[in-house]
Amino acid sequence: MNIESMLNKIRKQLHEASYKLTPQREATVLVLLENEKDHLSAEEIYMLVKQKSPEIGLATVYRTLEMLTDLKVVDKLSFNDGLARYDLRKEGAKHFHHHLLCLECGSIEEVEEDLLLDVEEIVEQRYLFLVKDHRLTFHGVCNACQQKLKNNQNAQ
Amino acid sequence: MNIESMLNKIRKQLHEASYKLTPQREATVLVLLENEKDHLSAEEIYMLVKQKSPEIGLATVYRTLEMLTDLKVVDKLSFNDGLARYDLRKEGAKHFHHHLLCLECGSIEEVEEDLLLDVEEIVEQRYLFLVKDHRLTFHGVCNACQQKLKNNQNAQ
DNA sequence: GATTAATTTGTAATCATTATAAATTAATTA
DNA sequence: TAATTAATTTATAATGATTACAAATTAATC
Repeated sequence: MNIESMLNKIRKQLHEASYKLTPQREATVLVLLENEKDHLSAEEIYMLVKQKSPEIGLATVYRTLEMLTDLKVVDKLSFNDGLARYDLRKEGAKHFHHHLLCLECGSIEEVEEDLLLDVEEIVEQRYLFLVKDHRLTFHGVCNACQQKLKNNQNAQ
Repeated sequence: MNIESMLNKIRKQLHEASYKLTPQREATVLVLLENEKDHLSAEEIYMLVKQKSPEIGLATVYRTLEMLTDLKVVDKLSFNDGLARYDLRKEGAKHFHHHLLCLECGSIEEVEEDLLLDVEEIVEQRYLFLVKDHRLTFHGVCNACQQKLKNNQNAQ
């Protein structure tokens, strides 16, 4: 799906939720759609939008991200580093993607496939909890860092 | 396992990591062990410790929690509400427990059993990522809120 | 095009957390 | 047991992310 049609779809969502379609909001959404990187902070997104629309304010970016979170266009993530990050929810995805957080280098890799369908069923049945969504992050060592660590061991 | 023996075990861990065993640290650990509630914030823990040891400072509680996180005595959690929460890691548990976060009432229930052993294996094999730990939170509607919602519907 | 309520801007305020400097103290050693 | 020393604590200031505010602007509607 191309960017223009995704933008149109989000425009429609805004309209249906009776949000106004302002240039600032469009610019922010466009940055999110065009940027291939995920889990950017509000500040980082602000910087990117500012390149195209220098007059935009940081508070507007925060408000827009909050609105997009409500609309489930983006997912707001909190790791343990004290600032929120935002991921564009993938086309048609019911859930967030999962994350692989490397404890060595801090990199964050994404897992697109939903690995939790069975687990959700267990939770619903065993805990009588109606699951709407989930967040799953694995903490560990990414492949690159595993190699590095191995090389360091050999070098000693 | 009783509180005294758990406290002793933690004392030993502190000693082995060459942390000093101060009354403030003991008091904080004791509050965590005695309190049946989990996912308390630093501020809440501070209030509880202050009842027993009124002279303790907030910064000390923060530092102690950081130390206990490093020692994996507690797990630091970040939901999307802008303040960290701390869970005592259960005796012998390799992993965190999972959380069920109710979108209606905000309650947080715990799931002790590890539901992700298979999933971890998939991640290790398919993504060549060495899994050390994980964090899993389900977002949805708890049983109590499901009942309430149902009653409200009937009432209308 | 006029109206109106929503939105934006820049900035101040807030809140959680961390840093600092001086005073205290746990652990070690004589 | 007392002296030593580096770690720790305290109160408070500083920081950084996020939110609130008031005045100015503007998108959507009629």
